[in-house]
Amino acid sequence: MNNCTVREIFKGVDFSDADFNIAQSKFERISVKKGDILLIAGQSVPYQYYVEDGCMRTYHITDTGKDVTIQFAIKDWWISDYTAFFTGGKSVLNIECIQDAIVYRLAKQSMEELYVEVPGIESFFRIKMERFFGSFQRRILSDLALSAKDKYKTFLKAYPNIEKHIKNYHLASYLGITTESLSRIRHELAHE
Amino acid sequence: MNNCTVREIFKGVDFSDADFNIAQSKFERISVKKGDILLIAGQSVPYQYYVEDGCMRTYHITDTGKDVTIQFAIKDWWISDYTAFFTGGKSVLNIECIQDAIVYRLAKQSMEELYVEVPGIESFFRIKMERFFGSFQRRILSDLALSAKDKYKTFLKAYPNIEKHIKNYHLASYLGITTESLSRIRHELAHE
DNA sequence: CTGTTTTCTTATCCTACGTCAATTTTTTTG
DNA sequence: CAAAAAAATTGACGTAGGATAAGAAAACAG
Repeated sequence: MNNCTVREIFKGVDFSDADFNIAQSKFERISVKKGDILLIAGQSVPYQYYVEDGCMRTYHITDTGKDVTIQFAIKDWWISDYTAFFTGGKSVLNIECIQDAIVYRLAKQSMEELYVEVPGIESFFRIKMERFFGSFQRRILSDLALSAKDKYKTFLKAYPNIEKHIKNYHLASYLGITTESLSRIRHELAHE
Repeated sequence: MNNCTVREIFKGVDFSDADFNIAQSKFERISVKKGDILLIAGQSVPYQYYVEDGCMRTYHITDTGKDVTIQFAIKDWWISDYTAFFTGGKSVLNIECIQDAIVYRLAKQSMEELYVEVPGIESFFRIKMERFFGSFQRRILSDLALSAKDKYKTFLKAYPNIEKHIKNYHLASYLGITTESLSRIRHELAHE
Protein backbone atom coordinates (compact mmCIF):
# COMPACT_ATOMS: atom_id res chain seq x y z
CA MET A 1 0.00 0.00 0.00
CA ASN A 2 1.60 3.23 -1.12
CA ASN A 3 0.63 6.91 -0.86
CA CYS A 4 -3.08 7.06 -0.67
CA THR A 5 -4.73 10.07 -2.23
CA VAL A 6 -7.42 12.42 -1.12
CA ARG A 7 -9.85 10.39 -3.20
CA GLU A 8 -9.63 7.82 -0.46
CA ILE A 9 -9.84 10.41 2.30
CA PHE A 10 -12.92 12.04 0.79
CA LYS A 11 -14.73 8.91 -0.27
CA GLY A 12 -18.22 9.90 -1.32
CA VAL A 13 -17.29 13.40 -2.42
CA ASP A 14 -17.59 13.76 -6.16
CA PHE A 15 -14.37 15.47 -7.28
CA SER A 16 -13.47 17.08 -10.57
CA ASP A 17 -9.78 16.75 -11.50
CA ALA A 18 -9.23 20.35 -10.46
CA ASP A 19 -10.91 19.74 -7.09
CA PHE A 20 -8.75 16.71 -6.61
CA ASN A 21 -5.55 18.68 -7.15
CA ILE A 22 -6.64 21.46 -4.83
CA ALA A 23 -7.55 19.01 -2.09
CA GLN A 24 -4.39 16.98 -2.53
CA SER A 25 -2.25 20.08 -2.16
CA LYS A 26 -3.63 20.90 1.29
CA PHE A 27 -2.44 17.70 2.94
CA GLU A 28 0.95 16.69 4.22
CA ARG A 29 1.83 13.05 4.52
CA ILE A 30 3.71 12.12 7.68
CA SER A 31 5.20 8.88 8.84
CA VAL A 32 5.05 8.46 12.61
CA LYS A 33 6.62 5.90 14.93
CA LYS A 34 5.10 4.21 17.94
CA GLY A 35 5.62 6.52 20.89
CA ASP A 36 5.76 9.72 18.82
CA ILE A 37 3.74 12.59 20.26
CA LEU A 38 2.06 14.84 17.70
CA LEU A 39 0.52 17.22 20.21
CA ILE A 40 1.23 18.09 23.82
CA ALA A 41 -1.46 19.42 26.19
CA GLY A 42 -1.29 23.16 26.61
CA GLN A 43 -0.37 23.92 23.01
CA SER A 44 -2.55 25.36 20.33
CA VAL A 45 -3.84 22.84 17.83
CA PRO A 46 -3.09 23.72 14.23
CA TYR A 47 -3.85 20.33 12.69
CA GLN A 48 -6.25 17.47 12.46
CA TYR A 49 -4.97 14.14 11.19
CA TYR A 50 -6.33 11.50 8.85
CA VAL A 51 -4.95 8.04 9.60
CA GLU A 52 -4.04 6.00 6.53
CA ASP A 53 -2.57 3.17 8.55
CA GLY A 54 -1.46 2.37 12.11
CA CYS A 55 -3.07 3.61 15.30
CA MET A 56 -3.20 6.89 17.21
CA ARG A 57 -4.90 8.01 20.41
CA THR A 58 -5.77 11.22 22.25
CA TYR A 59 -5.44 11.23 26.01
CA HIS A 60 -5.53 13.56 28.95
CA ILE A 61 -3.39 13.50 32.07
CA THR A 62 -5.35 14.67 35.11
CA ASP A 63 -4.06 16.70 38.06
CA THR A 64 -3.60 13.46 39.96
CA GLY A 65 -1.61 11.88 37.13
CA LYS A 66 -4.34 9.61 35.82
CA ASP A 67 -4.23 8.82 32.09
CA VAL A 68 -7.61 9.09 30.38
CA THR A 69 -8.00 8.08 26.73
CA ILE A 70 -10.57 10.06 24.75
CA GLN A 71 -10.27 8.57 21.28
CA PHE A 72 -8.50 5.94 19.24
CA ALA A 73 -8.03 6.33 15.51
CA ILE A 74 -7.17 3.51 13.11
CA LYS A 75 -7.24 3.36 9.32
CA ASP A 76 -9.68 5.84 7.79
CA TRP A 77 -10.37 7.76 11.01
CA TRP A 78 -9.61 11.36 11.87
CA ILE A 79 -8.11 12.53 15.13
CA SER A 80 -7.29 15.74 16.97
CA ASP A 81 -8.16 17.70 20.08
CA TYR A 82 -11.22 18.99 18.27
CA THR A 83 -12.41 21.20 21.06
CA ALA A 84 -9.19 23.20 20.86
CA PHE A 85 -8.83 22.79 17.09
CA PHE A 86 -12.20 24.44 16.54
CA THR A 87 -12.12 27.15 19.12
CA GLY A 88 -8.49 28.08 18.66
CA GLY A 89 -7.86 27.48 22.36
CA LYS A 90 -5.10 25.47 23.99
CA SER A 91 -5.27 21.68 23.96
CA VAL A 92 -6.03 19.62 27.04
CA LEU A 93 -5.28 16.43 25.15
CA ASN A 94 -2.11 14.81 23.88
CA ILE A 95 -1.98 12.97 20.57
CA GLU A 96 0.21 9.88 20.59
CA CYS A 97 1.08 7.23 18.04
CA ILE A 98 0.56 3.80 19.58
CA GLN A 99 1.29 1.76 16.45
CA ASP A 100 3.57 2.92 13.62
CA ALA A 101 1.40 5.01 11.37
CA ILE A 102 1.04 7.02 8.20
CA VAL A 103 -1.07 10.10 8.72
CA TYR A 104 -2.11 13.03 6.59
CA ARG A 105 -2.27 16.31 8.40
CA LEU A 106 -4.58 19.14 7.49
CA ALA A 107 -4.14 22.63 8.93
CA LYS A 108 -7.22 24.50 10.09
CA GLN A 109 -6.48 27.27 7.62
CA SER A 110 -6.26 24.75 4.76
CA MET A 111 -9.51 23.18 5.83
CA GLU A 112 -11.25 26.53 5.65
CA GLU A 113 -9.80 27.13 2.20
CA LEU A 114 -11.16 23.75 1.14
CA TYR A 115 -14.63 24.73 2.34
CA VAL A 116 -14.55 27.61 -0.10
CA GLU A 117 -12.66 26.09 -3.01
CA VAL A 118 -14.12 22.61 -3.27
CA PRO A 119 -17.89 22.20 -3.29
CA GLY A 120 -19.16 19.35 -1.14
CA ILE A 121 -16.22 19.33 1.23
CA GLU A 122 -17.84 21.51 3.85
CA SER A 123 -20.78 19.19 4.19
CA PHE A 124 -18.41 16.21 4.20
CA PHE A 125 -16.73 17.67 7.27
CA ARG A 126 -20.02 18.69 8.82
CA ILE A 127 -21.28 15.13 8.63
CA LYS A 128 -18.05 13.84 10.07
CA MET A 129 -18.42 16.18 13.04
CA GLU A 130 -22.03 15.23 13.57
CA ARG A 131 -20.94 11.61 13.85
CA PHE A 132 -18.27 12.60 16.31
CA PHE A 133 -20.85 14.41 18.32
CA GLY A 134 -22.99 11.30 18.36
CA SER A 135 -20.12 9.14 19.49
CA PHE A 136 -19.41 11.54 22.35
CA GLN A 137 -23.04 11.39 23.41
CA ARG A 138 -23.07 7.60 23.35
CA ARG A 139 -19.86 7.60 25.33
CA ILE A 140 -21.36 9.76 28.06
CA LEU A 141 -24.39 7.50 28.26
CA SER A 142 -22.20 4.44 28.46
CA ASP A 143 -19.94 5.95 31.12
CA LEU A 144 -22.84 6.98 33.30
CA ALA A 145 -25.09 4.00 32.89
CA LEU A 146 -23.00 0.87 32.52
CA SER A 147 -20.83 -1.37 34.68
CA ALA A 148 -17.20 -1.83 33.68
CA LYS A 149 -18.02 -5.18 32.11
CA ASP A 150 -20.86 -3.75 30.04
CA LYS A 151 -18.75 -0.79 28.95
CA TYR A 152 -16.14 -3.25 27.72
CA LYS A 153 -18.70 -5.31 25.82
CA THR A 154 -20.21 -2.16 24.33
CA PHE A 155 -16.79 -1.01 23.19
CA LEU A 156 -16.05 -4.32 21.50
CA LYS A 157 -19.36 -4.22 19.70
CA ALA A 158 -19.08 -0.59 18.62
CA TYR A 159 -15.43 -0.78 17.54
CA PRO A 160 -14.66 -4.42 16.70
CA ASN A 161 -11.45 -3.58 14.81
CA ILE A 162 -9.72 -1.46 17.38
CA GLU A 163 -8.88 -3.93 20.13
CA LYS A 164 -6.21 -5.69 18.09
CA HIS A 165 -4.28 -2.44 17.64
CA ILE A 166 -4.11 -1.34 21.26
CA LYS A 167 -2.59 -2.43 24.55
CA ASN A 168 -4.81 -3.50 27.39
CA TYR A 169 -3.80 -0.50 29.42
CA HIS A 170 -4.89 1.82 26.65
CA LEU A 171 -8.29 0.23 26.58
CA ALA A 172 -8.50 0.37 30.38
CA SER A 173 -7.65 4.06 30.19
CA TYR A 174 -10.47 4.52 27.66
CA LEU A 175 -12.97 2.63 29.79
CA GLY A 176 -11.97 4.47 32.95
CA ILE A 177 -10.88 1.35 34.84
CA THR A 178 -7.55 -0.19 35.90
CA THR A 179 -5.69 -2.76 33.82
CA GLU A 180 -6.22 -5.23 36.66
CA SER A 181 -9.98 -4.80 36.47
CA LEU A 182 -9.95 -5.19 32.71
CA SER A 183 -7.93 -8.35 33.12
CA ARG A 184 -10.49 -9.76 35.57
CA ILE A 185 -13.34 -8.84 33.23
CA ARG A 186 -11.69 -10.63 30.32
CA HIS A 187 -11.20 -13.66 32.53
CA GLU A 188 -14.85 -13.69 33.57
CA LEU A 189 -16.11 -13.26 30.01
CA ALA A 190 -13.89 -16.11 28.81
CA HIS A 191 -15.38 -18.42 31.45
CA GLU A 192 -19.06 -17.69 31.11
CA MET B 1 -40.32 40.18 31.13
CA ASN B 2 -42.41 39.78 28.02
CA ASN B 3 -41.86 38.18 24.62
CA CYS B 4 -38.19 38.29 23.97
CA THR B 5 -37.12 38.69 20.38
CA VAL B 6 -34.56 37.01 18.23
CA ARG B 7 -32.26 39.93 18.93
CA GLU B 8 -31.81 38.42 22.36
CA ILE B 9 -31.47 34.90 20.98
CA PHE B 10 -28.83 35.93 18.46
CA LYS B 11 -26.89 38.31 20.65
CA GLY B 12 -23.71 39.23 18.82
CA VAL B 13 -25.16 38.80 15.34
CA ASP B 14 -25.47 42.12 13.57
CA PHE B 15 -28.97 42.14 12.08
CA SER B 16 -30.53 44.43 9.52
CA ASP B 17 -34.24 45.05 10.03
CA ALA B 18 -35.01 42.63 7.21
CA ASP B 19 -32.79 39.95 8.76
CA PHE B 20 -34.54 40.49 12.05
CA ASN B 21 -37.94 39.90 10.53
CA ILE B 22 -36.83 36.79 8.70
CA ALA B 23 -35.27 35.33 11.81
CA GLN B 24 -38.22 36.20 14.00
CA SER B 25 -40.59 34.45 11.63
CA LYS B 26 -38.81 31.12 11.98
CA PHE B 27 -39.40 30.75 15.71
CA GLU B 28 -42.43 29.63 17.62
CA ARG B 29 -42.87 30.70 21.20
CA ILE B 30 -44.14 27.99 23.52
CA SER B 31 -45.09 28.05 27.15
CA VAL B 32 -44.34 24.76 28.93
CA LYS B 33 -45.26 23.49 32.37
CA LYS B 34 -43.14 21.52 34.81
CA GLY B 35 -43.47 17.88 33.88
CA ASP B 36 -44.25 18.51 30.20
CA ILE B 37 -42.35 16.28 27.80
CA LEU B 38 -41.32 17.91 24.52
CA LEU B 39 -39.67 14.84 23.06
CA ILE B 40 -39.90 11.12 23.72
CA ALA B 41 -37.06 8.70 22.98
CA GLY B 42 -37.55 6.84 19.71
CA GLN B 43 -39.08 9.74 17.82
CA SER B 44 -37.47 11.85 15.17
CA VAL B 45 -36.32 15.25 16.35
CA PRO B 46 -37.69 18.13 14.30
CA TYR B 47 -36.82 20.93 16.72
CA GLN B 48 -34.21 22.49 18.89
CA TYR B 49 -35.31 24.83 21.65
CA TYR B 50 -34.05 28.12 22.98
CA VAL B 51 -34.92 28.66 26.64
CA GLU B 52 -36.07 32.18 27.50
CA ASP B 53 -36.92 31.30 31.07
CA GLY B 54 -37.39 28.25 33.30
CA CYS B 55 -35.46 25.00 33.10
CA MET B 56 -35.39 21.97 30.81
CA ARG B 57 -33.35 18.77 30.74
CA THR B 58 -32.57 15.94 28.34
CA TYR B 59 -32.32 12.46 29.79
CA HIS B 60 -32.04 8.85 28.73
CA ILE B 61 -33.66 5.81 30.28
CA THR B 62 -31.40 2.77 30.03
CA ASP B 63 -32.43 -0.84 29.47
CA THR B 64 -32.27 -1.37 33.21
CA GLY B 65 -34.49 1.63 33.89
CA LYS B 66 -31.77 3.98 35.08
CA ASP B 67 -32.37 7.69 34.45
CA VAL B 68 -29.32 9.49 33.05
CA THR B 69 -29.37 13.26 32.54
CA ILE B 70 -27.34 14.55 29.61
CA GLN B 71 -28.01 18.27 29.70
CA PHE B 72 -29.77 21.00 31.62
CA ALA B 73 -30.83 24.22 29.95
CA ILE B 74 -31.74 27.42 31.76
CA LYS B 75 -32.24 30.97 30.47
CA ASP B 76 -30.32 31.64 27.25
CA TRP B 77 -29.35 28.01 26.58
CA TRP B 78 -30.35 25.75 23.73
CA ILE B 79 -31.46 22.16 24.12
CA SER B 80 -32.32 19.14 21.97
CA ASP B 81 -31.20 15.61 21.23
CA TYR B 82 -28.59 17.07 18.90
CA THR B 83 -27.24 13.77 17.73
CA ALA B 84 -30.64 12.85 16.33
CA PHE B 85 -31.52 16.42 15.35
CA PHE B 86 -28.46 16.63 13.11
CA THR B 87 -28.42 13.20 11.61
CA GLY B 88 -32.17 12.90 11.14
CA GLY B 89 -32.16 9.70 13.18
CA LYS B 90 -34.43 8.73 16.05
CA SER B 91 -33.87 10.24 19.48
CA VAL B 92 -32.45 8.30 22.39
CA LEU B 93 -33.14 11.20 24.72
CA ASN B 94 -36.27 12.67 26.22
CA ILE B 95 -36.72 16.42 26.68
CA GLU B 96 -38.54 17.39 29.86
CA CYS B 97 -39.50 20.65 31.45
CA ILE B 98 -38.41 20.64 35.11
CA GLN B 99 -39.38 24.22 35.91
CA ASP B 100 -42.16 26.14 34.14
CA ALA B 101 -40.57 27.59 31.06
CA ILE B 102 -40.91 29.76 27.99
CA VAL B 103 -39.08 28.28 25.03
CA TYR B 104 -38.68 29.20 21.37
CA ARG B 105 -38.60 26.27 19.05
CA LEU B 106 -36.76 26.23 15.74
CA ALA B 107 -37.33 23.51 13.16
CA LYS B 108 -34.32 22.02 11.41
CA GLN B 109 -35.71 23.14 8.06
CA SER B 110 -36.10 26.69 9.33
CA MET B 111 -32.59 26.65 10.67
CA GLU B 112 -31.25 25.69 7.28
CA GLU B 113 -33.24 28.47 5.66
CA LEU B 114 -31.72 30.88 8.14
CA TYR B 115 -28.23 29.76 7.18
CA VAL B 116 -28.94 30.87 3.65
CA GLU B 117 -31.09 33.93 4.22
CA VAL B 118 -29.34 35.66 7.09
CA PRO B 119 -25.60 36.21 6.90
CA GLY B 120 -23.73 35.50 10.10
CA ILE B 121 -26.28 33.03 11.46
CA GLU B 122 -24.51 29.95 10.20
CA SER B 123 -21.33 30.83 12.01
CA PHE B 124 -23.35 31.75 15.09
CA PHE B 125 -24.70 28.20 15.17
CA ARG B 126 -21.33 26.71 14.30
CA ILE B 127 -19.75 28.41 17.31
CA LYS B 128 -22.60 27.26 19.53
CA MET B 129 -22.02 23.68 18.43
CA GLU B 130 -18.29 23.92 18.96
CA ARG B 131 -18.96 24.96 22.55
CA PHE B 132 -21.32 22.05 22.96
CA PHE B 133 -18.67 19.76 21.66
CA GLY B 134 -16.23 21.14 24.20
CA SER B 135 -18.67 20.67 27.04
CA PHE B 136 -19.17 17.04 26.00
CA GLN B 137 -15.43 16.50 25.99
CA ARG B 138 -15.03 18.05 29.43
CA ARG B 139 -17.88 15.91 30.67
CA ILE B 140 -16.22 12.72 29.46
CA LEU B 141 -12.97 13.72 31.15
CA SER B 142 -14.79 14.50 34.36
CA ASP B 143 -16.78 11.25 34.32
CA LEU B 144 -13.70 9.14 33.74
CA ALA B 145 -11.23 10.90 35.97
CA LEU B 146 -13.01 12.26 39.02
CA SER B 147 -14.58 10.95 42.22
CA ALA B 148 -18.25 11.67 42.84
CA LYS B 149 -17.35 14.52 45.16
CA ASP B 150 -15.01 16.13 42.66
CA LYS B 151 -17.55 15.76 39.85
CA TYR B 152 -20.05 17.57 42.04
CA LYS B 153 -17.61 20.38 42.82
CA THR B 154 -16.67 20.66 39.16
CA PHE B 155 -20.32 20.90 38.19
CA LEU B 156 -20.96 23.69 40.69
CA LYS B 157 -18.00 25.63 39.43
CA ALA B 158 -18.80 25.15 35.73
CA TYR B 159 -22.53 25.85 36.07
CA PRO B 160 -23.03 27.96 39.19
CA ASN B 161 -26.54 29.05 38.20
CA ILE B 162 -28.09 25.71 37.51
CA GLU B 163 -28.23 24.08 40.93
CA LYS B 164 -30.98 26.36 42.17
CA HIS B 165 -33.29 25.31 39.34
CA ILE B 166 -33.03 21.56 39.72
CA LYS B 167 -33.91 18.81 42.17
CA ASN B 168 -31.19 16.82 43.87
CA TYR B 169 -32.20 13.70 42.06
CA HIS B 170 -31.79 15.45 38.72
CA LEU B 171 -28.30 16.48 39.64
CA ALA B 172 -27.53 12.97 40.90
CA SER B 173 -28.78 11.62 37.58
CA TYR B 174 -26.43 14.03 35.77
CA LEU B 175 -23.46 13.06 37.93
CA GLY B 176 -24.16 9.37 37.58
CA ILE B 177 -24.62 8.75 41.30
CA THR B 178 -27.55 8.05 43.63
CA THR B 179 -29.46 10.74 45.49
CA GLU B 180 -28.25 9.19 48.73
CA SER B 181 -24.63 9.58 47.70
CA LEU B 182 -25.19 13.16 46.64
CA SER B 183 -26.82 13.86 49.97
CA ARG B 184 -23.80 12.44 51.80
CA ILE B 185 -21.43 14.47 49.67
CA ARG B 186 -23.31 17.67 50.43
CA HIS B 187 -23.15 16.81 54.11
CA GLU B 188 -19.41 16.24 53.97
CA LEU B 189 -18.74 19.45 52.06
CA ALA B 190 -20.82 21.46 54.53
CA HIS B 191 -18.72 20.11 57.43
CA GLU B 192 -15.21 20.52 56.06
C1' DC C 1 18.37 -17.75 21.05
C1' DT C 2 18.91 -15.47 25.49
C1' DG C 3 18.52 -11.88 28.64
C1' DT C 4 15.85 -7.68 29.59
C1' DT C 5 11.94 -4.95 29.57
C1' DT C 6 7.20 -4.39 28.98
C1' DT C 7 2.69 -6.07 29.53
C1' DC C 8 -0.75 -9.04 31.56
C1' DT C 9 -2.59 -11.81 35.19
C1' DT C 10 -3.78 -13.35 39.79
C1' DA C 11 -4.48 -12.94 44.78
C1' DT C 12 -5.44 -10.28 48.98
C1' DC C 13 -7.26 -6.60 51.02
C1' DC C 14 -9.65 -2.01 51.00
C1' DT C 15 -12.80 1.87 49.92
C1' DA C 16 -16.18 4.61 47.44
C1' DC C 17 -20.41 4.25 46.35
C1' DG C 18 -24.78 1.42 45.81
C1' DT C 19 -28.94 -0.78 48.06
C1' DC C 20 -32.49 -1.02 51.21
C1' DA C 21 -35.23 0.84 54.77
C1' DA C 22 -36.81 4.22 57.99
C1' DT C 23 -37.34 9.21 59.16
C1' DT C 24 -37.42 14.03 58.48
C1' DT C 25 -38.07 17.99 55.66
C1' DT C 26 -40.06 20.40 51.91
C1' DT C 27 -43.47 21.14 48.49
C1' DT C 28 -47.94 20.75 46.68
C1' DT C 29 -52.83 20.74 46.85
C1' DG C 30 -57.52 21.12 48.25
C1' DC D 1 -53.72 26.08 56.88
C1' DA D 2 -53.88 21.10 57.12
C1' DA D 3 -53.26 16.86 54.84
C1' DA D 4 -50.90 14.42 51.41
C1' DA D 5 -47.27 13.74 48.34
C1' DA D 6 -42.64 14.42 46.93
C1' DA D 7 -37.92 15.05 48.07
C1' DA D 8 -34.01 14.78 51.03
C1' DT D 9 -31.51 12.76 54.73
C1' DT D 10 -29.53 9.21 57.64
C1' DG D 11 -28.01 4.59 59.04
C1' DA D 12 -26.71 -0.29 58.36
C1' DC D 13 -24.87 -3.19 55.24
C1' DG D 14 -23.28 -5.08 50.50
C1' DT D 15 -20.36 -5.00 46.34
C1' DA D 16 -17.82 -3.43 42.19
C1' DG D 17 -13.80 -2.06 41.28
C1' DG D 18 -9.28 0.26 43.18
C1' DA D 19 -4.51 -0.41 45.38
C1' DT D 20 -0.72 -3.05 46.22
C1' DA D 21 2.33 -6.70 45.38
C1' DA D 22 4.20 -10.64 43.12
C1' DG D 23 4.52 -13.85 39.39
C1' DA D 24 3.76 -15.27 34.44
C1' DA D 25 3.80 -14.31 29.78
C1' DA D 26 4.84 -11.57 25.74
C1' DA D 27 7.58 -8.41 23.22
C1' DC D 28 11.94 -6.69 22.13
C1' DA D 29 17.06 -6.08 21.72
C1' DG D 30 21.54 -7.63 21.30
